[in-house]
Amino acid sequence: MIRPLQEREVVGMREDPRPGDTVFGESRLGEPRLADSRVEDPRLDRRRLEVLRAIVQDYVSTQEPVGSKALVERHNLGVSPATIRNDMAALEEEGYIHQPHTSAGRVPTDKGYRLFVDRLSSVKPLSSAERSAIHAFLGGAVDLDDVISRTVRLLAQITRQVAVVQYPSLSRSAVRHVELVAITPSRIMLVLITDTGRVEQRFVETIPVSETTVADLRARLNALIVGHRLSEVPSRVDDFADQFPHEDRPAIDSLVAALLEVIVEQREERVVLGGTANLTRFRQDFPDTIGPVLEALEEQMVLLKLLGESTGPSTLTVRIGHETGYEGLSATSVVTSGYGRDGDTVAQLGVLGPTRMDYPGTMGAVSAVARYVGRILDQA
Amino acid sequence: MIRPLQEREVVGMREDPRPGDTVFGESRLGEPRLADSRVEDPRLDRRRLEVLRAIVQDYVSTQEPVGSKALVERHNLGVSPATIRNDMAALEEEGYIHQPHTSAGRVPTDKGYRLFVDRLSSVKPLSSAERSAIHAFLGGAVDLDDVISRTVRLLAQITRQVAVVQYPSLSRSAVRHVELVAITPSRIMLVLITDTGRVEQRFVETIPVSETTVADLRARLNALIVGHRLSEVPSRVDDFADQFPHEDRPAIDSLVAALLEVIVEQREERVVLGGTANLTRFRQDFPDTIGPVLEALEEQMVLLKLLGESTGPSTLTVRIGHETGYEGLSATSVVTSGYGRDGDTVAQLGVLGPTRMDYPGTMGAVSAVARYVGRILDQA
DNA sequence: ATTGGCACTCACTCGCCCCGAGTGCCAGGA
DNA sequence: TCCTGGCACTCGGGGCGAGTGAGTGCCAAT
Repeated sequence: MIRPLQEREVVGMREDPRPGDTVFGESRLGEPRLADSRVEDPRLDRRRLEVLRAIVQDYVSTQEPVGSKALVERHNLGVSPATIRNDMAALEEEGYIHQPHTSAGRVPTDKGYRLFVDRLSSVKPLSSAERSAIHAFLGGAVDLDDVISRTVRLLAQITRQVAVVQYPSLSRSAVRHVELVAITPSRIMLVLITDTGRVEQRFVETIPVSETTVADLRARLNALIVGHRLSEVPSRVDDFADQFPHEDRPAIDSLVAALLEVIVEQREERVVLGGTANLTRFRQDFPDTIGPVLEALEEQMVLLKLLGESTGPSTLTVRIGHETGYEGLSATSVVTSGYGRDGDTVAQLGVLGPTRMDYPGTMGAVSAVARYVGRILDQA
Repeated sequence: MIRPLQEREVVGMREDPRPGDTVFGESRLGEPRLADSRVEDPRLDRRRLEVLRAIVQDYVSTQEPVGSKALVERHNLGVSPATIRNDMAALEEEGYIHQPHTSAGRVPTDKGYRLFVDRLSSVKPLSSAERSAIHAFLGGAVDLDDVISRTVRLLAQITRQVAVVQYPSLSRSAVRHVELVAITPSRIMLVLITDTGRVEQRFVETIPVSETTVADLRARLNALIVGHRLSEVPSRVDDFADQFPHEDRPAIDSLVAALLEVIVEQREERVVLGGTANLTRFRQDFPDTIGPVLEALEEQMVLLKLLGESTGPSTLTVRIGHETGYEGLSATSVVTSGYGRDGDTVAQLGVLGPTRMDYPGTMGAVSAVARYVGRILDQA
């Protein structure tokens, strides 16, 4: 997913432009000039990419459109501003950068950021001080709720952006224990404990059942499903009631129904937010977008979509601007990573910020935090 | 707390200005002119208050400083603008209103809002449509978490402001049931269920104990504390271990310790937020304050302080601007109410918005929601 | 006590000009 | 073929000044 810039890759890419590849793609159709030039001098492409990288870096740090003169001053590119201007014109024609208005500097487009992330940057590792701070802070957590709430605060603080952490998904966890407690003869409390530390509980009203029946049920139910994935539970308990005498059936049916309900509960996909105050640091840049962004953040569904499909643990995903798929988030990017125990992804966490963010740093932080959270879960 | 404007009250207040009373107070010290004039014609005060009320109402709806001419046009005060100007000058001298700059209209001060809330307005009851919507929405909740999350969304939607709801306090709840479950001989799960519907759980590592001991413990523990306030639990379990044979003491001690820990757990004071996106509706007015406000909202401690000490259920509390006690919230007001079951306050809920808010409407909404939530808890 | 009249204040808007950063193009040189 | 210096052009933004109008405070009259 993340490849540092390497000469070999650039060359290879040039020689083998696969259709559909967004990187330096599309030139097949419309820009013969550039296509030709690339064949003739590899250095030209190199420099052009270097210019794009410089533009992204400068824009991210200054937050102002960057011009050709400033660029040669800040980076030793070894050519004159005029040359850079030519490169910029080409980059603009290909859609990687954009001019807010004539006589202004250039700003990267979503496509430009995409290229930057894919090819022109690498994940920046955290300093050892930061790593040990993460370790110390997360290590103090006492239970799952605490791990999650600490994580979200930590991410928000490190990246100074909005942090989003998803609770370990029930469906991807396994059953550690099921407990049945008869509060009264006709009121049973069902407690489900997963190997990711989640504890879900629910009351069940039934016809009265005896203590011994409850004990029997508890033993058989545990024997049946402990150690199995929650996703397998429905099929395993399918004919569970058949083992019991007829008069207990209604009670068992409602118990099983409650169990299944807990498992598919929509609340299973809980998401925790933190650092929304960081949004205001950007209001100078896009003052009109903070409203839509806050609205999107209040929608659990949107957040879940942003966190996206689970990928492998510690696989970083970056969604830039329109790639998020939401109108209101066209000026924001989302960096996410799966996290989990035993190399198994149980949920996602990530960070949301302006498209003009420090991608290498943010990616480094998200990836490091995801790794540590996974480690913490392993210990539990 | 909330008194509608009544002639009798105004007259009584005039005749008996208690020291320390903020309403129309302070004039004892510095404004003999006004003090005298009040004695001479009660109608004067009446109109002056009417002017203040009109200013607050107009300012809340237009969000712009209101001038004397506009005031006589929109309200039939029966006098000329010049007269109103005199009243305004007096009100300003007493600190109830304020002029952003010369040749601008007047804006209420915090003190002005305070007087408005205390004497010039009454809680506006919700429409029956709104009431039935609340009923339907809250009635669909399945458990405590759901009640809380629905409540916060509901409040945010009705008032179009930021909603804050506190979980029922553990210390003010009573024990409904304690369950001990031996997951393994040396690992016991402790589950505490309160009459407010909260379920707290915790694992305890002990020396191995037998099933029968656990059952015995469970029975005695329940007998000892069920029905009692959590705040009484510590003293009640103080010498609990004495009843048991010596070899079980270590296990019982760790169990009791875990129980106490659950009760005093700082997490007991959980607060849920909603509707932060509504903050952006005011950014035209105080664009610089939204940052500090978001920061304050992220601080659990600040929120808890804002929700404040418990008062009786359905007793409304209004904190205006600086009264919140936080620098960053000097332009916001907080309207809160206790809620609970059986007329017993178990927690607070409320709304946070700009000082220039619709107090009667907001107070009506908060009070209605608090009442309904209490009713829902009663049913559980 | 209230009112109409009057002079005064001052934020805000608009048009104007100027400045300078930044561009695109072109012709000459390596 | 690519790079470079030069040059004309564009245009956003800041600064300035006049005009406008809402709103005020004061005063003399009722």
